Amino acid sequence: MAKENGDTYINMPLGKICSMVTKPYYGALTKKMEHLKLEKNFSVLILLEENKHCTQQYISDALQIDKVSMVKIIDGFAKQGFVKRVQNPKDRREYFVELTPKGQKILPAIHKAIKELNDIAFKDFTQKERDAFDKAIIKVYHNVKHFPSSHVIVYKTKKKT
Amino acid sequence: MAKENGDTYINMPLGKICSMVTKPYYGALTKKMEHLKLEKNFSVLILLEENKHCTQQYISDALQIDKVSMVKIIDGFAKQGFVKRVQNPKDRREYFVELTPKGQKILPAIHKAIKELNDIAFKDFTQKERDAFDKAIIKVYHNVKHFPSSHVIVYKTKKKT
DNA sequence: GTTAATAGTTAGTACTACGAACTATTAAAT
DNA sequence: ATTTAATAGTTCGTAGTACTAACTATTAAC
Repeated sequence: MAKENGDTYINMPLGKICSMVTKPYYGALTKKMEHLKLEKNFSVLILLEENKHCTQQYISDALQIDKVSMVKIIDGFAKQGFVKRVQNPKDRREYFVELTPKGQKILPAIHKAIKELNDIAFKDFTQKERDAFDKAIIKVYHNVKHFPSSHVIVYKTKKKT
Repeated sequence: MAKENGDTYINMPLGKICSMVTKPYYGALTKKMEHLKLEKNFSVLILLEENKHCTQQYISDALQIDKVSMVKIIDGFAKQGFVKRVQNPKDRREYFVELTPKGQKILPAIHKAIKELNDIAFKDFTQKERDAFDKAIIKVYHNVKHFPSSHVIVYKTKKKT
């Protein structure tokens, strides 16, 4: 139990924690990136930067966005010229989503915006506190990542009737 | 810098932290509450439990949900019989949103579901670690809460043309 | 007493989540 | 080897939410 600004609290539920921090952060990040004229899902671009040969399925799994939505997200980035789809010759069902030169060019600006906000968000943290925080988050993540979700992406094949 | 499951990372950005934890948690929470046949915004009910005489505007501000969306959210709960609107006689523009007996009755089940998930999410935390985590979150919250957001709820009055 | 601001509302647009079903392709079963 | 099942990506349709603009009723400000 601790006190903060007159509010007494007994260990906050995770949902409250998430909503407290997520909304202002994403709002600010979106605003900060307005001038880049990016779709909201810039995390896709970051994933593409980190991993070569991402299929849409892989991106969907990694970012926990269902693959139906992912089609339109990739369409949007492709339309803007940030990514292109390249069919995998070894498995022609798959399309690798790759950054175009224009896509690669915009990434530093994305990282800059993220860094600036993070520097503010954690401005009064010592490195030790920051590391402890990350460690705690990782622990929580491992505890929750296998939760049975109502948003599990299940693909079922059905025959024509 | 720390290591986890072979992944090396240097202090995660807040956005990654949020999305890592938020999605599985909310997915599980929604599933856990399926049988209650609740709308997704059960946080509204919790807020109503904690605060008497909540106006819709107050709820919108507190939960960072715009007031236009709030109309439908309250409509939904009212339709289900969990809340009712009561006009403030001292300012007839305002409507207090109040829990009905049915609404009050369902809250223990909501708290139970939240507690069960939180117990799992923080299962390997000592009380000291848990308190430190909350403290860190509060600090981050204070750092980000006044971010200029692209989602600021601005109400503009305009004259008829 | 007119003007401005506020609480709540409706209409309309845009984005996302999701289920179902479809095509093309590859893997598995027998 | 041929049938069957599974997978990657897609389209369609539905639902929820975010947001802008504009509106009514009411109250506050000048």
